[in-house]
Amino acid sequence: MDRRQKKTREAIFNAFCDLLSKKHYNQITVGEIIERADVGRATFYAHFETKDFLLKELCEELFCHIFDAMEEGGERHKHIFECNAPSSVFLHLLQHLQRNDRNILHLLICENNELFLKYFKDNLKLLIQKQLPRFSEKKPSALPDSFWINHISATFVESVRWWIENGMKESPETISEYFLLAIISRKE
Amino acid sequence: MDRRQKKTREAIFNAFCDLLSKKHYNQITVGEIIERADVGRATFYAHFETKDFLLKELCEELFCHIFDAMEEGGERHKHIFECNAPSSVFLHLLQHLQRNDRNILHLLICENNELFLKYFKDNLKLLIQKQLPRFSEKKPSALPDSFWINHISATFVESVRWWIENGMKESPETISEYFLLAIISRKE
DNA sequence: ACGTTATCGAACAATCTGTTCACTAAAATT
DNA sequence: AATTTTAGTGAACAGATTGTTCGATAACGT
Repeated sequence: MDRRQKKTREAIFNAFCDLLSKKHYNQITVGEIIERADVGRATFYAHFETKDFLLKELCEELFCHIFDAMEEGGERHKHIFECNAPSSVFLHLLQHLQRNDRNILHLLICENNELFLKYFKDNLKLLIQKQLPRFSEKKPSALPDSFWINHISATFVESVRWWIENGMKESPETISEYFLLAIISRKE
Repeated sequence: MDRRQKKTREAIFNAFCDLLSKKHYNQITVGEIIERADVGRATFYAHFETKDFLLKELCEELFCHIFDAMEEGGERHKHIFECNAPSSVFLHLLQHLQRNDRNILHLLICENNELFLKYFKDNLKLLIQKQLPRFSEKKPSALPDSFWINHISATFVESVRWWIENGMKESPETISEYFLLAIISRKE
């Protein structure tokens, strides 16, 4: 890819992220983005059909990056439901988030986190689906697969949302434990 | 409230709902709303500061209506975790939804259901918080209260979302059972 | 050095927003 | 029934936003 393209694409992404951390998506204009990115109007539209597409591509870059890195690691990860395994997939994800690659935290902490958490959840569902057998063991038999998958990924995303909204004071290990407790273990 | 005010307010809500069932919130203009509601431009802005406020007030009307009706019934409802009780609060909620008061299903089925489910979840959290002692019994002791409340309400909303997205073929009783299975019981 | 390609910048029509105002119709008050 | 108060109308308005166009310029890859 042309070096210029990469640069403007980055500039636009950065400007967009900055703005997203300050105001709501609906209130951000293309004019603001290009001004902050210091990029011509025509250039913006040469890269992104609309603001919605910009958001979509940003999310794809953010999450595909994490999830791809995850799959490379692939079978190195211990079984997801071995709660004491220090490197389950979910813990790994939480560590990724905390490490704050690409300033992803700005986006997860700001008012607009719903948008990102939605993309997050969708990617997570794909990941879980690929490893379905691993997850089926603990599934109450009356539940349909798709319900169970949705439940697991939604619970994880909600754990992350809770973590963020409470200031991310807990360690990834703690959140991972909370998540597993919510999904699996239960008082009698 | 003035009869005229009520009428235009209704007309605007109805027009807005119609549009929401057809196109995404972001793509709906005030012009379209007032045309369909057959209401003057100035009138719209006399009622709602912006389109965002219109959405907010619509959601409040929809969910406050359901949840208020719920609280009147109050102590008639059996304990939430008596899975076999035919009229737990959650089952009651599901029945409300299926009954389709005010055409709420249009809004829950369409592309924009995230918006409504968000309001739904927020109201649900308030409801659960009020009855916190009931819910604490089954909570794994390591989990913070706020995490547990968030988990329960999010799981319920996700159950509803799953129900809707799969065509609402199941009965409210079945969904209620799925929800309780996800929250409580577990294979060993 | 070459042809190709991205960006610029300015201008553009089209649309949308939110406000204003003088006028009319409906409600409430007396 | 007459009067005052309130809500709605319709049109017009400035200002902002969108998405497109085009010739000129500079950077790119080879």
